[in-house]
Amino acid sequence: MGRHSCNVKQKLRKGLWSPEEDGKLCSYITKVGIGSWSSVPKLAGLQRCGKSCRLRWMNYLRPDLKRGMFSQDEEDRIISLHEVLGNRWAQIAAQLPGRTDNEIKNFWNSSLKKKLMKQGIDPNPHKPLRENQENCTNKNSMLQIPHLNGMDQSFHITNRSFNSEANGQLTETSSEDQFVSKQVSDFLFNPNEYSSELLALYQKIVRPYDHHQSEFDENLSYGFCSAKLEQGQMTDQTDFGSSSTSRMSSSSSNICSNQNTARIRMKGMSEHSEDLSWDVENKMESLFQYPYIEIKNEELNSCHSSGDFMSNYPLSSLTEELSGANLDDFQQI
DNA sequence: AAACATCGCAACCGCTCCAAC
DNA sequence: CGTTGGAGCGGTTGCGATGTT
Repeated sequence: MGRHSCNVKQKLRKGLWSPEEDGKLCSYITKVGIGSWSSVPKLAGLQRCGKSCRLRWMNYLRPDLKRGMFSQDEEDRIISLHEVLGNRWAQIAAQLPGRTDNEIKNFWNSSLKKKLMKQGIDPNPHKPLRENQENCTNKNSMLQIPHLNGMDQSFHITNRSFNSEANGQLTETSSEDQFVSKQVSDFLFNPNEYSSELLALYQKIVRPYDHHQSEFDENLSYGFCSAKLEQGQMTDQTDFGSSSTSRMSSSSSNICSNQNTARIRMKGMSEHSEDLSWDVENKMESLFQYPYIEIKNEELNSCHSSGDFMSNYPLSSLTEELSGANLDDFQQI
């Protein structure tokens, strides 16, 4: 919908703008003002698409643009805004008069990111690198627990899958009937509305792990995952891990940077093992506006586990599965 | 001095959102 | 209510400038 590329139309110029073109665009906007960008090229006598004109004006020709190096103050503001907003460059630019989103994005990618890395700070979660690496590599075994909002919930622990029914009972399902035609990601986008459900799920599944933490391999962590599934096939999957220390521990730095892939690293996999990857929904980033996982985990630390899950599925068997898990276990999911 | 590598920035591409129809 | 098209956004690419070997 609404997808149209400038290059679809013929005889349109691309590439760098000439001074003549700049002059035409400038004088047109100055005279007429900003209206419909799609009609600008024709009215201004330019062989460009409206989109290109808009970009040129916004990023280069606008009279209120600030030029030159970023000041220390601007740099600090970008860093702190990025910590809160992530890669929402337009929103960041709105806080920095005279700077464009493109300019800030370029500055971030070419300079600030490296600067932070040099200071030992991971530019995406804005956390010390060492701490982040611990989350990413040491606590590297993840359970994946797709959450289904509806009568049934099902989740997956390595190569086993379970149903959590409305009455709270957990039953193991065969691998054949797992993940059938459900959309499960909506709760991610409305976390406040689903907090009680999520809490319940954690109490059933995650809390038992916390409770017996001392019996676990310290490197063991659990992950939490939601997936959108359609027609019996996973079409989209998103994960965000949580560790025993209640920090987000997604092994993926990508997820923090809002890129379209997330990666998991399994316990026992070497540093150089091939990573699994899958697409994540862009909308996931909205979730990270909330310190949701962290808060909920802290709450959970003071909760009592139900024990039902534990009696049905002894930890020993689960840890066995986890420690023996291999890449194939995840590829089945 | 030439070849190659790296960097930084401008521009493009593909997508989502949303209003108009 | 579905479709269309414009606006805007973020990720990516291409290319000139600069640095290195």
